This record gives sequence, structure tokens and C-alpha cells, in this order.
Amino acid sequence: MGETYGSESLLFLTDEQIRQGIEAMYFAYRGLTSEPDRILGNLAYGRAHHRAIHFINRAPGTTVTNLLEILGVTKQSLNRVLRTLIEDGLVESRVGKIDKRERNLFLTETGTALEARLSDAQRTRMRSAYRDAGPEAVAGFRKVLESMMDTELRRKYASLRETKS
Amino acid sequence: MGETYGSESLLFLTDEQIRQGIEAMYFAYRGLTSEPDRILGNLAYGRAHHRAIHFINRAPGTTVTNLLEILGVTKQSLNRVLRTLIEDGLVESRVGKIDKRERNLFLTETGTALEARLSDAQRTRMRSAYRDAGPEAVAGFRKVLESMMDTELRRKYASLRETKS
DNA sequence: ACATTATGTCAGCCTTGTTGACACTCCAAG
DNA sequence: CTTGGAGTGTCAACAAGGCTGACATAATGT
Repeated sequence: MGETYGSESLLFLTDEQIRQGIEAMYFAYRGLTSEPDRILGNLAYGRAHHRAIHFINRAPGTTVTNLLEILGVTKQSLNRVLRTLIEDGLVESRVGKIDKRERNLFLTETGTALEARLSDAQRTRMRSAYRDAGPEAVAGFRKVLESMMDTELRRKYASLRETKS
Repeated sequence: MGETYGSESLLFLTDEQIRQGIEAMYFAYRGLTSEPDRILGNLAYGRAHHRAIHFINRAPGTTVTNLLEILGVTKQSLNRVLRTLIEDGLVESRVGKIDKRERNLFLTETGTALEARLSDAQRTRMRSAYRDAGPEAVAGFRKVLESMMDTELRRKYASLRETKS
């Protein structure tokens, strides 16, 4: 109780409250991915395809290595997903101009269309949650999430956001 | 623009901001699960085992059907996980007293120990994010997350929380 | 008696992670 | 210039953990 301001503001964090926060993350994350998963299921794709499409859309022309760092999977795993997306004409892979070892990835028109469909579903849910909770809650939400990320990952995330304002 | 108060308070929600919120959820969720995943990997378990252990700890004596509803997987999938946990002596399955068709699930001492180890890792990260962000941010965080969950899922979540205050 | 419910199990499939092996490209040191 | 190492991407094979479908068993309720 009678402590400094700093530790007083920590006292509200009981184990139980923290636990509830963790569970809330779990359920909310599921809520956010359920609709895209449903759409993807009908197309014989999975969440991995969504992630690839999402980040290629976000940073057009990105390389495979770039994508690997952001997604945190092995290149073999990513490659399988990319291969099907390329075969199906959703993603285009161009040999790098400066360095021919690299592949620059782009969404095709079809790919962009699917991306829009998937992110619309998520944005609708997110937007409605934001609306329910109000602007101040949203600010807090973002603040906590950013603290929860890996420092390293946040760096990559930030560099991603630079490419498209 | 010159609209009602209600729609003015929606204008801060640009597509780009929403998109960033979605990405933040993705990265934060990964941050939250990375450490438990690492621990589980060394024990030949996966995230599915963690989920089962978590919710059995949360609601000791819960039934298989209950767990199925909360986790949203098929009984075949859950059963595979439960079987290994029971074989390894982390979970105990007792025939129901009132309804002998049911199985009541409990963590053994070993199971409780692993649960503590896993949730300690998560709580540490969560607590530090909470501390960084401050009390008001945490309130907003919780508010947004709760809006993001499925209504149906929130009901189950609430009934779970009733069992342990 | 009979239908329903709760659970468990077998078989087989898909997605998506993993490792290992390998090929191609680039660059720098000899 | 060549050669060796580092970087990048691809192919093959395997494991975890989702899924569906079919079926067995036991307990319950009508």
C-alpha cells in the first residue's frame, strides 16, 4: 500500500487478472482468424497462405528472406505455400534485378482480390470491436500489444510499416 | 466530416489503423506463445497440450465435452492430446460420480507443475507489457479484446470464470 | 425396450511446421 | 581468373495436430 507511485500502480495486477488477459488474447485471436479461416478452407488454403498474402500485399516486391524473418518459419515451409500461390496465379515471383538470387514477390490481380476479401472480414470485426470499446480503449489496446511483441520482431514490423505509410 | 457526433468518433478508424491493429494482434500473440512453445518443444508436447492443460487447471473436474466446446476442436483431436497427457501422468481422468458416462479431468501434481511453468512464462511477459503500458491502457486492452471474441465463445469463457473467481 | 448422450478408437486425409540435401548466384581472396 | 564461401531458393521426407467418417461401449432417459 503506502509505497511509491510506481509500485502502487502495479498492485492492481493480480495473477488472476493477468491470467484473464492471457485467455482474452487467446479467444480474441481466435475470433479474429475464424472468418478468414472459413473462407480459406473453401479454397483449399490455410492460415499460412493468408499470412503470406497479407505481408506481400503490405510490402510489394519483398523478398523471400524478408518474408521469412517476419513470419518466423523455415524457408522450406514458406516455399511450399508460395509455390501453390504462384501456381494458382495469386502471387508473381520476379527474379531480382540487382541480385538475381533474390525473388521479388507481388500479388496479382486475383491475389489482391483474395487479400481484400480476407482482410475485409478481419477489418469488419476489428472495426466493430474498436467502435464498441471507444477511442481511448483502442489507444490502450495498441499500447499493450506493442509492449507484448518481441523487441526484435517489433523492429521488423516497424521496417515493414515504413515501406507503405 | 460535418456529421453527427457518433460518426465523427468513428473517423479515427482508418483502414490503415485497423490493419495495424490486426498485425499487432498477430505479433503480440506470437510473442505470448513463443516461450511456452519453446518449453513444450523440449518435452515433445505442442500448443495443443498447453491449451488442454491450461483449461483443465482453470476448471478442475471439467468434462471432455466441456473442453471440446471451449477449445473448438474435434474430440478425436482432443482425445489424442489427452491420451498422451494421461499416459504421461500429467492428467487424471476419473469416471463421473453423477453421470458415469462423463470423465472428470484433473491435473496431477506433475501436471500442475508444468502448468505453472508455462503460465509463469506467459504471465511474466504479460505483466511486463501491462506495466509498460499502464493501468488505463490495460483497461482499454481488455475492453477491446472482449469485444473481439465470439458472443458464443464469450459465454463459455464467462461460465468458465464462474467456476474459479 | 429403445433412442440418445458421452466418450473413446481406428483409419485416412490435409495443412504446415521441421531437417537434410542440393543447386544457383554473387562476391571476394588468392 | 578461378575458386571457395555465403546467400538464396527448391525438392524430398517426416511429424504434429487439425479434420471427417465409421463404429463400439456404456450410461441415461423416455
